[in-house]
Amino acid sequence: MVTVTDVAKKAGVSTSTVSRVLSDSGYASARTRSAVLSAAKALGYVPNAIARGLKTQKSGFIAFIMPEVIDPYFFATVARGVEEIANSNGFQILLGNNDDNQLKERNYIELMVASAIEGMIITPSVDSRTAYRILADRGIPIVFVDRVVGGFGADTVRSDDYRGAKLLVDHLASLGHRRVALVNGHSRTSVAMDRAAGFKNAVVHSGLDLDERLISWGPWVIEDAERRVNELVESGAEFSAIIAGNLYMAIGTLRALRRQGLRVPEDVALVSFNDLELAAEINPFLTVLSQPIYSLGRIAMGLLLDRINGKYSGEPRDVVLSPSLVVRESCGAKLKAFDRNLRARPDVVDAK
Amino acid sequence: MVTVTDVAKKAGVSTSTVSRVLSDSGYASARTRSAVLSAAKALGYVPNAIARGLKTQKSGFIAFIMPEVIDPYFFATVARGVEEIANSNGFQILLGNNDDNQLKERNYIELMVASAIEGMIITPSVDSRTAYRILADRGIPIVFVDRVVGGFGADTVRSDDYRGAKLLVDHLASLGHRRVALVNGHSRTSVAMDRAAGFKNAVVHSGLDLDERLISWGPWVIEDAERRVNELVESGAEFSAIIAGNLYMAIGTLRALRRQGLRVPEDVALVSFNDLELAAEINPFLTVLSQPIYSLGRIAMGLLLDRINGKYSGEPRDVVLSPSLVVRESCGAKLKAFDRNLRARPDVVDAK
DNA sequence: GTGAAAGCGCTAACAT
DNA sequence: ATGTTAGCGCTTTCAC
Repeated sequence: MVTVTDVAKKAGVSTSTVSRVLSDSGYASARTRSAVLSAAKALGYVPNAIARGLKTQKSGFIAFIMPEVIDPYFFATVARGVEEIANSNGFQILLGNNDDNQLKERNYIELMVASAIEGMIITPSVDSRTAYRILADRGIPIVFVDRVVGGFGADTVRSDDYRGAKLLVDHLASLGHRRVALVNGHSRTSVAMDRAAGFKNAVVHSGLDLDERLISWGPWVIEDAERRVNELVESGAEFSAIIAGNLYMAIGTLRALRRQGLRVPEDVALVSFNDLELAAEINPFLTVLSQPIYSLGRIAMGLLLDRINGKYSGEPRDVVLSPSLVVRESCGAKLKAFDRNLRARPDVVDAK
Repeated sequence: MVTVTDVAKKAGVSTSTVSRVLSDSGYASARTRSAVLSAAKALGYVPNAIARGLKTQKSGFIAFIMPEVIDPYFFATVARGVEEIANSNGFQILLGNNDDNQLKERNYIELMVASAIEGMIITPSVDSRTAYRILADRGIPIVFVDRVVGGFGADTVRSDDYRGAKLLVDHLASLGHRRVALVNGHSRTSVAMDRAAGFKNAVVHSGLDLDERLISWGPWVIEDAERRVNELVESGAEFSAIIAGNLYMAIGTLRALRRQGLRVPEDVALVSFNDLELAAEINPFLTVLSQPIYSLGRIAMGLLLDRINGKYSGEPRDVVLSPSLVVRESCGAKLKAFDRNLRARPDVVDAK
């Protein structure tokens, strides 16, 4: 391994001069400067960031921990946003995956602390407040992405799920639906809670029927959504539209409805959270709530940077990004009125 | 920051004793052991991995660099595989993204070297052999994922693209198609080259028409595929089936065909590389070549570990995973014979 | 403008 | 079984 000492010898100067030249701090005559530079180049010298960090107490590392099990696409996109901003600010990303598992998350946090991270961006698992204390005690800033952790003051970036749920309900209401089911995520995530709240509020405000049996909770995956929708249909509950928690759950819903012999959107309208290029090609083309996923990552890293370099040190910030409705076909908005047959209320037909 | 010195003081021993106890090396009496342990706990001591690494010359870091721009899902899944194995072997992952850009890749590699990585897993960008030399010169092992780098001896994990292309062509041939188009990826990636080779071989072997004009090359993205298929149709070239390089290009193809008023699979059959749960829901349900993506990551990290801990130091290994054909609807295999109307050769209809 | 020396937090000979 | 000492590669006073 080539070290400053090697470069110093070759350039005929001291190690401190080499350091000064290479890190652009302090004075150095043009002559020594070029001597050092060419010596470094000739030797293929790469400064050891680890050793530098030990001295400067700045590792240049930030941690990014995701619960990727749910939706690789979503978190890969967030990661890219984080990466872009981190990279252009000289930070490196230590990647972790908590598998939505408290123990794994805790282990990772300790590992990251040991690696002297300067900050952490995390989509928190179910509840690990105690683990976050490890960071807080050391003054290492945290930014939560996508999910809020109650009672723990830290910056947060997320989409406006409350408003998103409202948008979806209102859209369905405007199409004449009166009984809407919500295939929701895990009841212990803030995302699912917010959506349920927005959903109920909109249902009441629009004068639709509020029926708790139409709301189901569970893992954000295809299979569970499929099972729940099958049960819903078989229970005989009446509904004419379904809101799915993400694209995967929309697919589960689609599979269940197919199995039950129900067509979308003719028999049941379907809308979903989370957009993705592929949603535009799914059969039927999905009406979705589009969220600025990439921005989620970029903004999170931005907030973290502010904290790391002391540009901001005030109260926790809660950045809430607005989703937007993308109307395609699965909601039935583009069906001609006479083609539609709303199952629960076949008489309430509105061509919008 | 709590250091070994603090722990040593509190426990009334020397720093080396603390080090011995905490890293489980060397002797220590039961009494001192517990004294050290409780002191460490009381102080909330977390060993500084950076400092340890400086001394031991083992950072515990490996780099994972992806060209995520192409297919977030694919690389997120590979990353999970890598993460799983890395984590259970005490390695941390430094994440990078080369954006398929040589310059960015080179910068990242230097950054990673500076961080004293012990190995690197990378899906190489177009061609950065010189950058890989930086690692090779330092004896840092590299594993290439998904793409081969010619003339650079390093372990590689990939799917059998040659055979995959053959599988797809043979399937289409068995359905009676004689003129098959290939919407291929970048001509400078080994993946695309292998597929073209497998494609041509299969075309010739099955006695189909070999026509270079039916093969197009370009970025692995929706828009470019769409543009190319539009051009292909407008050029008047005859073909009855298309093979797309990945799901995104399949979508681009679908869009172009729709625009040209061509139905899939009635007018043109479509099959694609890369499976994904969503492919089963795309309109029409896509026939695809499924690849073991998660294994790609796990195996890559396994190969890298062997190199890092010296378990293997022989010739470069080339692990080639077998893909499998998943027949759904877009290929037309499930259409009744009389429903089909092969565009180029409407007379050649074969119900399989 | 440049060099000598100390030290970041840790571990590993080498003593004892 | 435990402590002393040196040093990993780098930066940073502090002299000169």
